[in-house]
Amino acid sequence: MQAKTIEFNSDLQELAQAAKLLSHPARVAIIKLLAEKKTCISGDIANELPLSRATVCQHLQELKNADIIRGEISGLNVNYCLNVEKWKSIKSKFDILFDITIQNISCNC
Amino acid sequence: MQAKTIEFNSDLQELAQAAKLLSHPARVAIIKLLAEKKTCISGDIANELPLSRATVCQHLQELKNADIIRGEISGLNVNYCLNVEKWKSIKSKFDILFDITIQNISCNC
DNA sequence: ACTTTAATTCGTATGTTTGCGACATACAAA
DNA sequence: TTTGTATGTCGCAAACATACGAATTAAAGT
Repeated sequence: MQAKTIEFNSDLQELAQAAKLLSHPARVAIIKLLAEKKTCISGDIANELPLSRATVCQHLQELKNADIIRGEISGLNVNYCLNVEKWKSIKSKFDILFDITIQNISCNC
Repeated sequence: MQAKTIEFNSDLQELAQAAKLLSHPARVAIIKLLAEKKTCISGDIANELPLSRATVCQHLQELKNADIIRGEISGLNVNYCLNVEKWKSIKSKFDILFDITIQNISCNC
C-alpha cells in the first residue's frame, strides 16, 4: 500500500485492502462468475467481460495475489476457482464493520 | 467512474463504487468514529487521524458526496454524522454479494 | 473594523490503477 | 519440429488518488 496508510491500525488497513480488491467491477464480476458456475471456468472469463484479455488477466492476478482465487493449469487452460475460506474471511471483516457501525443510531441529524 | 467501468452492469458498478469508498483506511476510520461517538463530532476527526487537516477534509468530502455522511455547520464548527439509511443500503449491497457467492461450494480445487 | 479560529478549496507533487498492444511462454496437435 | 491456441508478462500512456502547504471563506470574539 501507499504512503501514510501504514500509520493506521491494521484492522483498518486490512479492511481497506479488501475493499480495494472489490473496488473494480471486473473483479467483483470475476468473483461472482466463479461462485455461480458449477465448474471453475478458465480464461473465457475474459469473454464475459468488456475488457481485453491482457486487462482481465491483470485483474485475475490481483485476485490471485490476494489469495481470493486460485488457478490450476490443465493442459492449455487454466481453471480458476474461488478460495472460499479466504472469501469468507473477507466477508467477516465487512460483517464486523457493519455490525459495530449499525445499531447505535447515535446521531440526531 | 473511469473509462471502461461504464460497460459493466449497474449492480457491479454500484458495489465497486461503494467498495472504493471503503478502500482507504481514513474513510473507514471516519465512518467508525461517527458511528461510535454519541455526538456527531466535527473536525477533531482530523486529530484522530495521522493525516493533515486538508487531507482529512478531502476524505470527508468524498464520503459526503456519496451521501454516506452529512455535515451541518454550527458556528465555527461542522458536525458530521453518519447517514444511517445510506450506510445500511451499502451494507445490503455487500450482504447480497456475499450471500450469492458463499454457499454453493461449487469448486473442487 | 480587526483578529482569531475552524473548515474548506486550490494548486501542485507524487504515486497508483487501469487498459491495452505487443511480446513471451507453454502445451498440444499436425 | 513446426504451427496453432491459451495464457500470462512488459512497457507505456492516460486517468485517478493521495497528501499537503498555502490561500480562502466564514463565523466569533475583541
